[in-house]
Amino acid sequence: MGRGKIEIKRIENSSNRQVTFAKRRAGLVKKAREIGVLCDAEVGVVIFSSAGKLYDFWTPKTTLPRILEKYQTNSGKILWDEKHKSISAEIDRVKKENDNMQIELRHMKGEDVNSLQPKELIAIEEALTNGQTSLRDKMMDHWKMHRRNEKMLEEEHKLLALRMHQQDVELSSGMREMELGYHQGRDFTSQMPFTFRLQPSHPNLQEDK
Amino acid sequence: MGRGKIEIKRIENSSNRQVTFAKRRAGLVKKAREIGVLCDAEVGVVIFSSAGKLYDFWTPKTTLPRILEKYQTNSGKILWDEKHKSISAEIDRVKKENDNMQIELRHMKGEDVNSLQPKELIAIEEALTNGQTSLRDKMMDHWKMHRRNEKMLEEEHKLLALRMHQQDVELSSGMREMELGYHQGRDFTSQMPFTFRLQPSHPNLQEDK
DNA sequence: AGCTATTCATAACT
DNA sequence: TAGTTATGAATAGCT
Repeated sequence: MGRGKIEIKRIENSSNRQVTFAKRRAGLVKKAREIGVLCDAEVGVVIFSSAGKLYDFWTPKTTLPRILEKYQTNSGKILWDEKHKSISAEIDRVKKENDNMQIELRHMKGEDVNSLQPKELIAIEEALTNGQTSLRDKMMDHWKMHRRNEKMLEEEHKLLALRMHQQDVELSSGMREMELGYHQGRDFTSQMPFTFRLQPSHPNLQEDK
Repeated sequence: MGRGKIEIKRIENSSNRQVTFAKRRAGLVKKAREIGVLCDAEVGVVIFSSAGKLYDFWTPKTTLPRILEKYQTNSGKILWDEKHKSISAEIDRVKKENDNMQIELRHMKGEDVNSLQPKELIAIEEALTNGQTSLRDKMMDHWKMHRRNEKMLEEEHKLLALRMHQQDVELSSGMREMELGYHQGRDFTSQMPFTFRLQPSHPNLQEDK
């Protein structure tokens, strides 16, 4: 049906092929639509061009999932069931793992232990003891570090207090010199660094606010 | 394209409709095959008759799952993904649960505790202690029951021994009467219940074999 | 992208 | 239900 008969084999001329694809694709979809209307059928057409582009047609009211559903029940074909199977298997595996851990966890918390045999009880008890040992070690580490930090802070504080005292002494002697008339009229204290005025600056050393 | 032009609307005459369906279906599939060959395309046609019967065509080498795969990646359409979304969500949820339990379990076994804060350490330690308490209670139950069973067995054994002794005494006196000529020639011991022959019958009381 | 000569698909008929 | 054919539709090659 054209200016000449053609053999049904791959069109080698690429642009010819592309034109023919577009024309015949339109024709195919039109035919699909027509048989759907005329014969009250559900029709789906899926076409991938050689370039991989997708074109499809579905009779109205026909969603692809619906077609697939029908397809699956009508044909014995496997379809995506395979995938479904593997994912189901995985969920089962994970759930089982989950259950086992839950049981172990409950046992370690001393729950549901009525059904356990003495041997099992002993094993769990041992695990608990081991865990406790590790934890207590770790807690001891924390404690030691805390003590060390505390000590260091204390030392630092002492050192600071000492320094302040020394500064105090030096300043006092300086002041005394001032009072003896070395300078006249200027308020020296306002030029002092704030820290040296011997006000408690550490938050913990302030009573309130 | 026939003896007369037709309107594209449902053919009311049922047998006409069926004939047209068969003819056009064949035509559609032929066209699909042709475009597949001519244009090097992948084509799929799915047709359900109004009676629900399935007819389909796929270009060679094209399996439905493969088409679906392509369909899914090419079109943004949801497809069976909807169904899988829920199951995927579940698997994620379960896996997460799994991870959490695994962490908790490891912590209770004293593993991976370096990153824990003292507060957390204390909580876990407490859980371990609680578990231990429950377990030791349970072990104590077992122990008590075991002791009780042992005691009962012992009592039973004593009672049995006593009875045997009594039987022994009675039999001895009976035998003595026999020896005095009361009966003649029959081996009385072979008629005795086996237990009364004062052989150790309890497995634990036998030295070997 | 449009045109048209030609082939093809098929509606009505047998 | 299957085959025939007149006719409209689809489209190959051309512009």
